[in-house]
Amino acid sequence: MHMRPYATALDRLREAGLRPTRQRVALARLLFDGADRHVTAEQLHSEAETAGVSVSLATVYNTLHQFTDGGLLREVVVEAGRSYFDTNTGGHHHFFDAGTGMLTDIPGDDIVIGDLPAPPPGAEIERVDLVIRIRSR
Amino acid sequence: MHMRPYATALDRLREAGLRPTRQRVALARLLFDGADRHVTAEQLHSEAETAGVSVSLATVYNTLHQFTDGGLLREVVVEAGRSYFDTNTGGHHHFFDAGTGMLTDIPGDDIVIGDLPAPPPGAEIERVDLVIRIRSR
DNA sequence: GTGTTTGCAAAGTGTTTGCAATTTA
DNA sequence: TAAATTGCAAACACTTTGCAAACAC
Repeated sequence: MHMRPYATALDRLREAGLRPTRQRVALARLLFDGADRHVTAEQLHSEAETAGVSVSLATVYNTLHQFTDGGLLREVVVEAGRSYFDTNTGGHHHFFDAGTGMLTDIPGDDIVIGDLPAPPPGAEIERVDLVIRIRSR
Repeated sequence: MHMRPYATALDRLREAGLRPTRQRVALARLLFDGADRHVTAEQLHSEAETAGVSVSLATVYNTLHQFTDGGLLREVVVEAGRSYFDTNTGGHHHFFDAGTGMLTDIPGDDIVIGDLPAPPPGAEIERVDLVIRIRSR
């Protein structure tokens, strides 16, 4: 079954109100064609290079943030000094293996979280991140 | 009621198997005398300066990691590019306000988390971090 | 004394920024 | 052609490291 990757990538960019430049389209394809994934800027940059797409690292960073601001990606912080970007923007959780740096999705309804405590006065809850830190032997 | 801060700081160092040097004792007092707290290396460094204790930033970093390795502190990752250290090493959760950088404890039993999914084969669960991201208006 | 710890300055890592050149609509 | 985007290189924030001097036992 064909996924119509070209249309998908373009649709995503339109969704976020971003001009479909060569670089953005290429990165969007790498990110959104296929299963959900987690990438760091460095990873995506070298993937692009490997795929024969010339993009500067600065543009990869800019693009990842634009995609995040546009709701196409979600930034996941699990390690100080490194940002992961997740193509799954729905409510879900993560396994994180600090040894391998590998991040794995856990569907939102696989973990039941009870009532949340009220946030401090004047604050509203933006989102809840649950990370299960694992170690492989 | 007196807290015997001197003994406490020294006890903690012994607990972690660390020599009670001037710097370590001073930092331990700043960290452990009083209520639980969250600090960054920079924060603790400037607190030490203010308290008239001369410690280099490198030593603050080293000490925070030694304390963490010794089980006296717990490292909390909520923001890429910055590490927080928590004097509360028991099971609990956090509110995090990205606007102010403020981290607040939530007692462990204030949130009920249902059964955890099994970790990937060959991996074991090390700990579970739940962060409620809030935004103040 | 002997091994540990400290502090400095330098190096490192991941990320952001300023700005001229290029591209898009 | 007017506005948005890119890429480079420099700047950044935070953290770690190498090593000689100072310290603890």
